[in-house]
Amino acid sequence: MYHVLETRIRAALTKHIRERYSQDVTFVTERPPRIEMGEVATPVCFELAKRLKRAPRQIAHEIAVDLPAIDGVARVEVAGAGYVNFFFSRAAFLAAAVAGAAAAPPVARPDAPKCIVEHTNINPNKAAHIGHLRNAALGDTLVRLLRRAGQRVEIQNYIDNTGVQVADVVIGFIHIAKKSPEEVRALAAQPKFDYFCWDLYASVTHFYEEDKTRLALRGETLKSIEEDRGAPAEMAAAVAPAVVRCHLRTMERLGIEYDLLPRESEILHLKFWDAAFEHLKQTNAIHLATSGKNAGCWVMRLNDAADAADASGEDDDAKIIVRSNGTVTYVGKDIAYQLWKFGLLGRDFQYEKFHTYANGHTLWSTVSSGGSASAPAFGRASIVYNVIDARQAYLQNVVVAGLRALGFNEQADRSIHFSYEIVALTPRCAAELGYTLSDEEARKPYVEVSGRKGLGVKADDLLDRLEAAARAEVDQRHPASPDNERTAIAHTIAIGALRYFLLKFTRTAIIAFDFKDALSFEGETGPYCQYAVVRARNIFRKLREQQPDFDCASLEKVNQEAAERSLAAPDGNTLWEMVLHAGSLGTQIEAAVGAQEPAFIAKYAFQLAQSFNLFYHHHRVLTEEDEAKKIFFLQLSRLVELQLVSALELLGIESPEKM
RNA sequence: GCGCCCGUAGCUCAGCUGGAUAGAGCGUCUGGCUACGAACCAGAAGGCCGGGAGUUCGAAUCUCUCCGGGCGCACCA
Repeated sequence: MYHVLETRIRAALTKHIRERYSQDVTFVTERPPRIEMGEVATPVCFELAKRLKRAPRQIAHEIAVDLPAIDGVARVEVAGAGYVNFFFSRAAFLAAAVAGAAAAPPVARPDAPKCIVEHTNINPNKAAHIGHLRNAALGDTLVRLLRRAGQRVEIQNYIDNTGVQVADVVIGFIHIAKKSPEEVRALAAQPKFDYFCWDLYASVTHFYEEDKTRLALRGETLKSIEEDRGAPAEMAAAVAPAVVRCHLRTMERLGIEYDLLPRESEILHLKFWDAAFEHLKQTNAIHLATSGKNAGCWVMRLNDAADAADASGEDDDAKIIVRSNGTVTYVGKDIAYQLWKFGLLGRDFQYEKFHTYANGHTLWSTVSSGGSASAPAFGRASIVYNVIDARQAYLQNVVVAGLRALGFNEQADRSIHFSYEIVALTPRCAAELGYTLSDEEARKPYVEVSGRKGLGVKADDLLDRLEAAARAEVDQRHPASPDNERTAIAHTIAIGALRYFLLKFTRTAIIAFDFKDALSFEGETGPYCQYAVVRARNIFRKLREQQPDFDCASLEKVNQEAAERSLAAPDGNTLWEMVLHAGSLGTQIEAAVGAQEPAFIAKYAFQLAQSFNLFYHHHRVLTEEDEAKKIFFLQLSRLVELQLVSALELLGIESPEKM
């Protein structure tokens, strides 16, 4: 609602300034620092003052007087040295906000342009850890935001089932655990197989450290996995899908689902790279280096080619795409894959069903042959978001440069690296996990999570601890509730705490993980927000006990006179701030999508919850004797409840009925 | 060496398309429960917004520079 009025004001002001002063100015509108100063303000007169060589306050005064009436705006005032402040019609705003909250959110048309969001992307050789959780929570929230903004979204979780990480754990099975393919298959059927692999993977690191010559095993193993032959390939085929299923279960606990698992093995078998290689050669996007350190490699220039072209083999800024032995690098494959996402490769996967979620939603996987005829049309997106941590920025830039070199500038512009900083451990947390820090590590502010070293907080362990902690709280508060109900509430709270914790930081902040903060249910946390919803819902539950025929739909019509009276300044300012905030979710979503920053929504939810808690503390709704006022309070409670539930939903956080 | 990110209260972080008196949570201290449940609320203490210069009517926000920290720049993925 807020952005509707803001837009209206900007349009009216632009028109007025053009007609009255013959000036075309671009200006900002902002929230004044205090509510008594109105809801929208603009410093545009400072700019006009310069151009017209007149005092800003004088111009502001003229505008305040002469500006034609704007629907929804009660009055316009001059403030400070020349600000123009707009005051909303409070009751009208409330009425619009209540109507807006009750309306269903927009749904994307089936023919709308499609976005692909790729996230999670965990190597299928070990259990998921907190770093992966940040990726998945951000990716999933981005999906929810885009969908709310009316976009059609396809969710992909890329599976590198043929890479060195899988090869390493296969080496662990053969040379450390001494298992046969049959034994590995049996183990893979066990529920905590990802945990088994976690430990095994860490011991493979020691295995290499003990004897560096053992690294030779990696090349052979990798080759047989890629070519799909022998015991290593058989084991990889058992390990990778089993670990993927573990990851899917973990993510399902968090309410995260996917549409497609594109797999590295199909990219290899269907020779995606060969198709991309032809494109790249034909367009001269890459060339064969004949001399210098890169002799024999196909390389791509990253800088503007002008000065590099004259060089006699000195391609310092070139990125190797094909090695001198003829094999393609990771970036090369990634260029091919990115082309496929946009439908530019000229090749496609086949697909088969991989999993069906509890809600009936199907997750598909790529296959190289014998795919299902009923598979949806994957890929061919108009925008691609790759949720990948900030350390891979350079490689993501190379991929985009590859698209550009091929002449796909539009697609390059629509290739978005949704970048975020890593989750690290505080030294205290690492110690708590039984890890002994080196002197160098002890001096640092945090320690990087490392699957290779087996250092990290496993996602399921953290979830278990959160659920146990939440369960203890629920047991204390609701000892009479049935066991399964308490478990369900504890789960909802645990997920709320975890997702909020991962999303409240902006993407550029490194999260220094600490159990104390992550396990907190107080202050700026998910449960705090959930609790505000529960409080609002308790009011309505109690009310229904008194009036069984009460229906929330009856609150959708606002009595504007009564509302205006209650919201009138100065007494109503605090209430009005809550209403204003509740009616600003649309603005927040716009900002969050524009900046690609889910943390904005987390902040919004917390502030709205805070504002409601304050209201709740100051006003007894059900015992209010003035009937009109009571209805007004109920309307406020309902409005906040709906908006808060809606905001939390964007964060993937459910709002329980009680807690 | 080049590139990117970060430096704001004791701690963890918001605020950065320039704007009015710099915010929140945690922690510390002091208060508030007969329940629309305190997973809450109120109050107090705590800041040369890393340093310096510049642009501007106006800078935490933009530019430059220096300092401090992190990451990236492989014929690894």
